[in-house]
Parts: sequence; structure tokens; C-alpha cells
Amino acid sequence: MNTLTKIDTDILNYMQRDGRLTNAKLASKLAMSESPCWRRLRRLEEEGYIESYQANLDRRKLGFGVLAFVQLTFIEHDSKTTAIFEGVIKNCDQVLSCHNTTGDADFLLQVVAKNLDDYSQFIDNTLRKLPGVTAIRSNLSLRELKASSRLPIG
Amino acid sequence: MNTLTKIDTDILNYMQRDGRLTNAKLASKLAMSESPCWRRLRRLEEEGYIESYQANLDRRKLGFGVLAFVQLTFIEHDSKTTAIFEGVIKNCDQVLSCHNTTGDADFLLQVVAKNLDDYSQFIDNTLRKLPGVTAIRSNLSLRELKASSRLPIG
DNA sequence: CAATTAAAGAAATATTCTTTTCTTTGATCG
DNA sequence: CGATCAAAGAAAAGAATATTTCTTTAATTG
Repeated sequence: MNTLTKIDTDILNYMQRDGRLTNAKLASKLAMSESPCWRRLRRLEEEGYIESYQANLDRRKLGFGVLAFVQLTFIEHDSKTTAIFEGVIKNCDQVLSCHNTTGDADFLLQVVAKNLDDYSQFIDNTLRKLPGVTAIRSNLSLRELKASSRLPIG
Repeated sequence: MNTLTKIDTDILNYMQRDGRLTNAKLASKLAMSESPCWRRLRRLEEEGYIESYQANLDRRKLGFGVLAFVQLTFIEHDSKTTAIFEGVIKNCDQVLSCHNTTGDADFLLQVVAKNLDDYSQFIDNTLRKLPGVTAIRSNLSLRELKASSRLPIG
């Protein structure tokens, strides 16, 4: 399957909106019968168009009052520093995402914390301890106008 | 339900990792019987701890080669400018998330685009057209070290 | 220690789902 | 136009699921 049909992108869209849709319901939404719908969905999973399914939780209700974007700058880019950094980031559950970016900073991290104390501890104990870091710039989220991870397909 | 038990956070964790887990499988992972497991899961849904379920798609396979973080600065903050801005952002599917943040910029957006041309069009046709915008700073993702939206609960 | 209450477990059932196989349709190409 | 091929649809069957009700356990409190 090289290119996706309209049906495929429709399926992906529905599954982005409700990851627990059963095949039967999905098929009825698409006004098609269950067998081809099932085959397509399975193919989209097997070929990796769908990476995973997950429940989206309410961050605040679970006590994560702080969401921050952190820009990190490194003084040098030798492979050892990088390896240490990657290891720390991957093992740190507070870091939701981390991108190597263009711009003045080298990395942009998305971080959650229970509160400002917790966040400050993370900065001090985790980020400042990283070798080679020369600048840490924090941008705290004051208000979430929009928070999605749905790709605009179809 | 004011406070969550270990079982509840375990359930949330499993559902974060696999949103399609059936109640039976979830219960067996937790080594408990199905009925209390089912009741707890339903309560977590009803009380909003679980906001939604979704399929996570492969951005690159779906042709979104560009992921960018855009910092926006406004010259003024009157309610009209803000209202226009919020409307545009919410209706724009390319914008995955948008936060009002601390720091020199006012907003931080996460944006996807098919390619750099597409991205540049978005900047010109959507962001630059917004009234009151004085600065637009783009940070393109060069490499995704980590991309998750799983909260570190439990 | 007995009584009460809340949550866990067991069991049962009806519904719903998945998944297969076979048939039909529709498009493509010689 | 007929043959071929791929995808769609129908049907079916068993398996798995959700959900209820009833029972048991365990913890708490007077």
C-alpha cells in the first residue's frame, strides 16, 4: 500500500478521534460493510500508519499543575555529551517530548511537573546537572488555548 | 472519588500505554477480577480522569515532514485581537497546540506542515495576517529525540 | 467484638465483535 | 467486449466482551 485512499484517511481520522471505536461502529460510520473496513484498519496498523492507541488523561486532575517548554543550549556537541543527554531525557518521565531544533537554542523540551517547586527541582537536579549545558530558558504555560495531537489528514 | 488508589493509577498507566486494552485483559494485568476493574475504569472515564482515547499516527508516513514550534509576540493585548487570534488558532488544523506562555514571546504553537513550502505558506497566510503580531520566531524540529504524551503517574 | 459499610470476587448472560469464507461487484486491459 | 484481478459485501460462527446481580471478604467504628 503506497498511497492511501479516502477510506483509509477517513478511518485514520475516526480512530484519531475515538481510539476505542470497534470495527462494527467504524464500518457503519463509513457506510461500508465490516469485512473491508476491518481489513483496512488492520493494514493501517500493520504497516505502521497507526503507531499506537492511548488514553488521554486530564493533566490537571492528576496533579500536574505545571507544563513548561524548556529551551536548552549546549556549549559543544561531542558524541559523549549527546549520549549522556539522550539517556537522561529518555529515562525522565517528566519530559514528555524533546526535539533538536533550529534557532538559538539546541533543544526544546516539553516538561510536566506537579507544581513550581517540583519544576524547580527538575531544573536543578536534572537539567543543570547535564554536562555541557550553557543556557536553560523556561517558558511556562499560563493558558492552554489548544492541546491536540491529531494530524490534519483527509 | 477524591483521591486515586494505586489500582486507579495502574489502570490509567495501562490505558495510557494501550488504549484498546479490553477490560478482561486489563483486569488480568492487574491480577484482579473483572467487575471491580470495570467499575473503576468506567469511573475514571466518567469523572474525567480519562479525557479521550485516540490512535497515534505516524506523522512522517502521512506526509507531514515538518514539525515546528512557533513563538508569537503581540504588540497589544486587547480583547478583540485575542478573540480573533483564538478563533484562527482553533480552526486551524495545522496548529496542534497553542499555549500562552511566560517569557519574551506571548504564545508558543506547535505546528505541522507537509514540507517547508507548506510551512512557509502557513506562516505567510495565517500567522502574518493576524492583527497585532509583532514577532514570529520559528524553531523547526530537526530530530525528535522523544515524543510522548504519557503523564508520569503512579 | 459485633455491626456496618465499601469494595472485591464469582457467576451468568446477552450482546457485541472479530474474523473467516464465499460471493458479488466493478474496474482495467488485452 | 470478454477476461482478469482487486476490492467490496454478505453471511455465519464462534469467541470474546461488557455488564448485571449476587455473594464474599475486609476494613472501620461504635
